[in-house]
Amino acid sequence: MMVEKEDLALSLSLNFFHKPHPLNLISSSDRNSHTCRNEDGRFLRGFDVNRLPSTVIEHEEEEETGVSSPNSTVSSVSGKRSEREDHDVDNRGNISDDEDAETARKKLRLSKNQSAILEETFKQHNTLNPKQKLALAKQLGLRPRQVEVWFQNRRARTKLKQTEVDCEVLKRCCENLTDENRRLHKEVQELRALKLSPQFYMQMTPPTTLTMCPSCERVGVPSNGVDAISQAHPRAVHMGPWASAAPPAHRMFDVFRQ
DNA sequence: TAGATATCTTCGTTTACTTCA
DNA sequence: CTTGAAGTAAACGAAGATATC
Repeated sequence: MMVEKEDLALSLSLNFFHKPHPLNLISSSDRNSHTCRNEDGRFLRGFDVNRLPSTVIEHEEEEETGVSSPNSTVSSVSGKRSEREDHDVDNRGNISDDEDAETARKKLRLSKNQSAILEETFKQHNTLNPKQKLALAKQLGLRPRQVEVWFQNRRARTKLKQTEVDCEVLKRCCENLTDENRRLHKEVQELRALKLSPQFYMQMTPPTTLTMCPSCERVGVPSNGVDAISQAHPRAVHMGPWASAAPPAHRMFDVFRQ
Protein backbone atom coordinates (compact mmCIF):
# COMPACT_ATOMS: atom_id res chain seq x y z
CA MET A 1 0.00 0.00 0.00
CA MET A 2 2.68 2.43 1.05
CA VAL A 3 5.01 1.26 -1.63
CA GLU A 4 2.31 1.60 -4.18
CA LYS A 5 1.72 5.11 -3.09
CA GLU A 6 5.38 5.85 -3.21
CA ASP A 7 5.43 4.51 -6.71
CA LEU A 8 2.78 6.99 -7.53
CA ALA A 9 4.76 9.82 -6.11
CA LEU A 10 4.64 12.73 -8.40
CA SER A 11 7.43 14.69 -9.84
CA LEU A 12 7.67 18.13 -8.47
CA SER A 13 9.80 21.09 -9.13
CA LEU A 14 9.81 22.83 -5.84
CA ASN A 15 11.52 25.89 -4.58
CA PHE A 16 13.48 25.66 -1.38
CA PHE A 17 14.18 29.18 -0.49
CA HIS A 18 12.62 30.69 2.55
CA LYS A 19 12.99 33.07 5.41
CA PRO A 20 14.82 32.10 8.56
CA HIS A 21 12.55 30.80 11.23
CA PRO A 22 12.30 33.39 13.99
CA LEU A 23 12.67 30.75 16.68
CA ASN A 24 15.68 29.16 15.14
CA LEU A 25 18.09 31.92 14.40
CA ILE A 26 20.94 29.69 15.48
CA SER A 27 20.31 26.37 13.89
CA SER A 28 22.01 23.04 13.76
CA SER A 29 22.52 23.67 10.11
CA ASP A 30 24.84 26.46 11.02
CA ARG A 31 26.98 23.86 12.60
CA ASN A 32 26.84 21.86 9.47
CA SER A 33 28.26 24.73 7.57
CA HIS A 34 31.46 24.48 9.49
CA THR A 35 32.05 20.82 10.01
CA CYS A 36 31.17 17.42 8.80
CA ARG A 37 32.49 13.97 9.34
CA ASN A 38 34.37 11.80 6.96
CA GLU A 39 33.75 8.09 6.61
CA ASP A 40 35.49 7.39 9.88
CA GLY A 41 33.27 9.79 11.69
CA ARG A 42 36.04 12.33 12.00
CA PHE A 43 35.19 15.91 11.47
CA LEU A 44 36.11 17.79 8.37
CA ARG A 45 36.33 21.52 8.52
CA GLY A 46 35.13 24.15 6.15
CA PHE A 47 32.63 22.03 4.28
CA ASP A 48 28.89 22.44 4.36
CA VAL A 49 27.28 19.06 3.98
CA ASN A 50 23.92 20.61 3.37
CA ARG A 51 25.02 22.96 0.70
CA LEU A 52 24.01 21.38 -2.52
CA PRO A 53 26.99 20.77 -4.76
CA SER A 54 27.23 23.34 -7.44
CA THR A 55 27.41 20.60 -10.01
CA VAL A 56 23.86 19.57 -9.30
CA ILE A 57 22.34 22.03 -11.64
CA GLU A 58 21.21 20.01 -14.55
CA HIS A 59 17.55 19.18 -14.77
CA GLU A 60 16.31 15.66 -14.69
CA GLU A 61 12.63 16.37 -14.45
CA GLU A 62 11.94 15.46 -18.04
CA GLU A 63 11.50 11.86 -16.99
CA GLU A 64 8.34 12.70 -15.11
CA THR A 65 6.97 15.75 -16.75
CA GLY A 66 3.26 15.84 -16.97
CA VAL A 67 2.58 14.15 -13.67
CA SER A 68 3.30 17.03 -11.42
CA SER A 69 0.83 17.80 -8.73
CA PRO A 70 -1.07 21.00 -9.13
CA ASN A 71 0.06 21.89 -5.66
CA SER A 72 3.64 21.14 -6.29
CA THR A 73 4.91 24.59 -7.06
CA VAL A 74 5.36 25.37 -3.45
CA SER A 75 8.38 26.19 -1.44
CA SER A 76 9.92 24.50 1.54
CA VAL A 77 9.98 27.07 4.23
CA SER A 78 10.53 26.00 7.78
CA GLY A 79 13.11 23.86 9.40
CA LYS A 80 16.20 24.66 11.35
CA ARG A 81 18.62 23.23 8.92
CA SER A 82 16.91 24.17 5.75
CA GLU A 83 16.47 27.77 6.67
CA ARG A 84 19.91 28.64 5.55
CA GLU A 85 21.32 25.94 3.37
CA ASP A 86 18.28 25.77 1.20
CA HIS A 87 18.24 29.41 0.48
CA ASP A 88 17.66 30.05 -3.18
CA VAL A 89 18.12 26.42 -4.04
CA ASP A 90 15.27 24.19 -5.05
CA ASN A 91 15.15 20.45 -4.76
CA ARG A 92 16.82 20.02 -8.08
CA GLY A 93 19.62 22.26 -7.03
CA ASN A 94 18.46 25.12 -9.14
CA ILE A 95 18.86 28.66 -8.08
CA SER A 96 15.47 30.12 -7.48
CA ASP A 97 14.48 33.50 -8.78
CA ASP A 98 11.35 33.68 -6.73
CA GLU A 99 11.64 35.06 -3.23
CA ASP A 100 8.65 33.51 -1.57
CA ALA A 101 7.47 35.40 1.44
CA GLU A 102 5.40 32.51 2.74
CA THR A 103 6.57 31.24 6.07
CA ALA A 104 4.44 28.11 6.25
CA ARG A 105 6.22 24.81 5.90
CA LYS A 106 5.73 23.25 2.53
CA LYS A 107 6.65 19.76 1.56
CA LEU A 108 7.81 18.31 -1.64
CA ARG A 109 6.85 14.94 -2.93
CA LEU A 110 9.77 12.85 -4.03
CA SER A 111 9.59 11.69 -7.58
CA LYS A 112 9.08 8.07 -8.50
CA ASN A 113 12.64 7.81 -9.65
CA GLN A 114 14.01 9.41 -6.51
CA SER A 115 11.99 7.11 -4.28
CA ALA A 116 13.11 4.06 -6.22
CA ILE A 117 16.78 4.97 -5.90
CA LEU A 118 16.40 5.73 -2.22
CA GLU A 119 14.67 2.41 -1.66
CA GLU A 120 17.37 0.58 -3.54
CA THR A 121 20.06 2.26 -1.49
CA PHE A 122 18.21 1.52 1.71
CA LYS A 123 18.14 -2.16 0.84
CA GLN A 124 21.92 -2.15 0.64
CA HIS A 125 22.48 -0.25 3.88
CA ASN A 126 19.88 1.40 6.06
CA THR A 127 22.24 4.08 7.27
CA LEU A 128 24.50 6.37 5.33
CA ASN A 129 27.83 7.84 6.16
CA PRO A 130 28.35 11.49 5.20
CA LYS A 131 30.11 10.59 2.01
CA GLN A 132 27.36 8.27 0.87
CA LYS A 133 24.75 10.81 1.84
CA LEU A 134 26.42 13.50 -0.19
CA ALA A 135 26.81 11.27 -3.19
CA LEU A 136 23.22 10.14 -3.05
CA ALA A 137 21.94 13.66 -2.61
CA LYS A 138 23.97 14.74 -5.57
CA GLN A 139 22.71 11.85 -7.63
CA LEU A 140 19.10 12.59 -6.76
CA GLY A 141 19.35 16.34 -6.93
CA LEU A 142 18.24 16.65 -3.33
CA ARG A 143 19.76 18.27 -0.32
CA PRO A 144 21.72 15.94 1.94
CA ARG A 145 19.34 16.85 4.71
CA GLN A 146 16.46 15.53 2.66
CA VAL A 147 18.28 12.26 2.09
CA GLU A 148 19.05 12.08 5.77
CA VAL A 149 15.44 12.69 6.75
CA TRP A 150 14.23 10.17 4.22
CA PHE A 151 16.48 7.50 5.74
CA GLN A 152 15.35 8.39 9.23
CA ASN A 153 11.72 8.05 8.27
CA ARG A 154 12.42 4.90 6.33
CA ARG A 155 14.07 3.28 9.34
CA ALA A 156 11.10 4.27 11.42
CA ARG A 157 8.74 2.67 8.93
CA THR A 158 10.81 -0.50 8.89
CA LYS A 159 10.78 -0.67 12.64
CA LEU A 160 7.07 -0.09 12.81
CA LYS A 161 6.46 -2.84 10.30
CA GLN A 162 8.71 -5.22 12.22
CA THR A 163 6.86 -4.39 15.42
CA GLU A 164 3.59 -5.21 13.75
CA VAL A 165 4.99 -8.54 12.54
CA ASP A 166 6.36 -9.36 15.99
CA CYS A 167 3.05 -8.47 17.53
CA GLU A 168 1.24 -10.78 15.15
CA VAL A 169 3.62 -13.64 15.90
CA LEU A 170 3.18 -13.18 19.64
CA LYS A 171 -0.55 -13.04 19.23
CA ARG A 172 -0.57 -16.33 17.35
CA CYS A 173 1.77 -17.86 19.89
CA CYS A 174 -0.54 -16.79 22.67
CA GLU A 175 -3.52 -18.29 20.89
CA ASN A 176 -1.69 -21.59 20.45
CA LEU A 177 -0.71 -21.68 24.09
CA THR A 178 -4.24 -20.91 25.14
CA ASP A 179 -5.54 -23.77 23.02
CA GLU A 180 -2.91 -26.10 24.41
CA ASN A 181 -3.71 -25.03 27.92
CA ARG A 182 -7.39 -25.61 27.37
CA ARG A 183 -6.69 -29.04 25.96
CA LEU A 184 -4.47 -30.01 28.90
CA HIS A 185 -7.00 -28.71 31.34
CA LYS A 186 -9.65 -30.85 29.77
CA GLU A 187 -7.34 -33.85 29.89
CA VAL A 188 -6.75 -33.33 33.59
CA GLN A 189 -10.45 -33.24 34.25
CA GLU A 190 -10.88 -36.47 32.36
CA LEU A 191 -8.12 -38.12 34.34
CA ARG A 192 -9.62 -36.95 37.59
CA ALA A 193 -12.92 -38.40 36.57
CA LEU A 194 -11.22 -41.70 35.94
CA LYS A 195 -9.64 -41.56 39.37
CA LEU A 196 -13.07 -41.41 40.94
CA SER A 197 -13.99 -44.63 39.18
CA PRO A 198 -12.55 -47.34 41.54
CA GLN A 199 -13.11 -50.26 39.24
CA PHE A 200 -11.20 -48.69 36.45
CA TYR A 201 -8.57 -47.37 38.79
CA MET A 202 -7.79 -50.76 40.30
CA GLN A 203 -7.35 -52.38 36.96
CA MET A 204 -4.87 -49.81 35.83
CA THR A 205 -1.18 -50.13 36.40
CA PRO A 206 0.62 -46.84 36.83
CA PRO A 207 1.98 -45.75 33.53
CA THR A 208 4.82 -44.10 35.31
CA THR A 209 5.92 -42.91 38.68
CA LEU A 210 5.32 -39.27 39.20
CA THR A 211 7.13 -37.16 41.69
CA MET A 212 5.72 -33.98 43.02
CA CYS A 213 7.66 -31.30 44.74
CA PRO A 214 5.68 -29.94 47.69
CA SER A 215 7.20 -26.53 47.40
CA CYS A 216 6.65 -25.77 43.77
CA GLU A 217 3.93 -28.35 43.15
CA ARG A 218 5.62 -29.53 39.99
CA VAL A 219 5.39 -33.07 38.82
CA GLY A 220 8.40 -34.67 37.29
CA VAL A 221 8.70 -37.80 35.22
CA PRO A 222 11.79 -39.82 36.06
CA SER A 223 14.23 -40.88 33.47
CA ASN A 224 16.94 -43.44 34.11
CA GLY A 225 15.67 -43.91 37.60
CA VAL A 226 16.32 -40.36 38.78
CA ASP A 227 14.11 -37.47 37.97
CA ALA A 228 15.07 -33.88 37.88
CA ILE A 229 12.69 -32.79 40.60
CA SER A 230 14.01 -35.32 43.07
CA GLN A 231 17.44 -34.00 42.43
CA ALA A 232 16.50 -30.38 42.70
CA HIS A 233 14.10 -30.85 45.59
CA PRO A 234 15.14 -33.41 48.20
CA ARG A 235 11.80 -33.08 49.93
CA ALA A 236 9.94 -34.20 46.86
CA VAL A 237 7.44 -36.94 47.57
CA HIS A 238 6.30 -39.66 45.24
CA MET A 239 2.68 -39.50 44.33
CA GLY A 240 0.23 -42.03 43.16
CA PRO A 241 -0.25 -42.43 39.47
CA TRP A 242 -3.37 -40.30 39.43
CA ALA A 243 -2.14 -37.46 41.46
CA SER A 244 -2.87 -34.14 39.95
CA ALA A 245 -0.17 -33.72 37.39
CA ALA A 246 -1.30 -30.33 36.33
CA PRO A 247 -1.02 -27.20 38.40
CA PRO A 248 -4.23 -25.72 39.73
CA ALA A 249 -6.34 -24.08 37.14
CA HIS A 250 -5.82 -20.69 38.63
CA ARG A 251 -2.11 -21.14 38.12
CA MET A 252 -2.39 -22.43 34.61
CA PHE A 253 -4.12 -19.32 33.46
CA ASP A 254 -1.91 -16.93 35.32
CA VAL A 255 0.35 -16.88 32.33
CA PHE A 256 -2.33 -15.34 30.22
CA ARG A 257 -3.49 -12.78 32.69
CA GLN A 258 -2.38 -9.24 31.93
C1' DT B 1 40.48 15.16 32.58
C1' DA B 2 36.36 18.03 32.11
C1' DG B 3 33.75 20.91 29.41
C1' DA B 4 32.32 22.76 24.98
C1' DT B 5 31.00 21.75 20.54
C1' DA B 6 29.26 19.16 16.62
C1' DT B 7 26.93 15.44 14.59
C1' DC B 8 24.60 11.33 14.66
C1' DT B 9 20.53 8.53 16.00
C1' DT B 10 15.75 7.49 17.70
C1' DC B 11 11.31 8.92 19.03
C1' DG B 12 7.30 11.57 19.01
C1' DT B 13 5.00 15.09 16.76
C1' DT B 14 3.53 18.41 13.21
C1' DT B 15 2.03 19.50 8.82
C1' DA B 16 1.50 19.38 3.75
C1' DC B 17 -0.45 16.58 0.66
C1' DT B 18 -3.31 12.65 -1.32
C1' DT B 19 -7.12 9.63 -1.53
C1' DC B 20 -11.68 8.40 -1.18
C1' DA B 21 -16.45 8.29 0.14
C1' DC C 1 -17.54 19.26 -8.74
C1' DT C 2 -16.81 20.07 -3.84
C1' DT C 3 -15.81 18.80 0.75
C1' DG C 4 -14.22 16.74 4.83
C1' DA C 5 -12.13 12.74 7.11
C1' DA C 6 -8.48 9.64 7.19
C1' DG C 7 -4.07 8.13 5.79
C1' DT C 8 0.71 8.95 4.41
C1' DA C 9 5.12 10.97 3.98
C1' DA C 10 8.30 14.89 4.61
C1' DA C 11 9.99 17.61 8.02
C1' DC C 12 10.81 19.19 12.67
C1' DG C 13 12.49 19.28 17.61
C1' DA C 14 14.11 17.16 21.77
C1' DA C 15 17.04 14.12 24.00
C1' DG C 16 20.72 10.89 24.36
C1' DA C 17 25.12 8.96 22.62
C1' DT C 18 29.49 9.62 20.77
C1' DA C 19 33.63 11.83 19.07
C1' DT C 20 36.78 15.63 18.74
C1' DC C 21 39.13 19.66 20.32
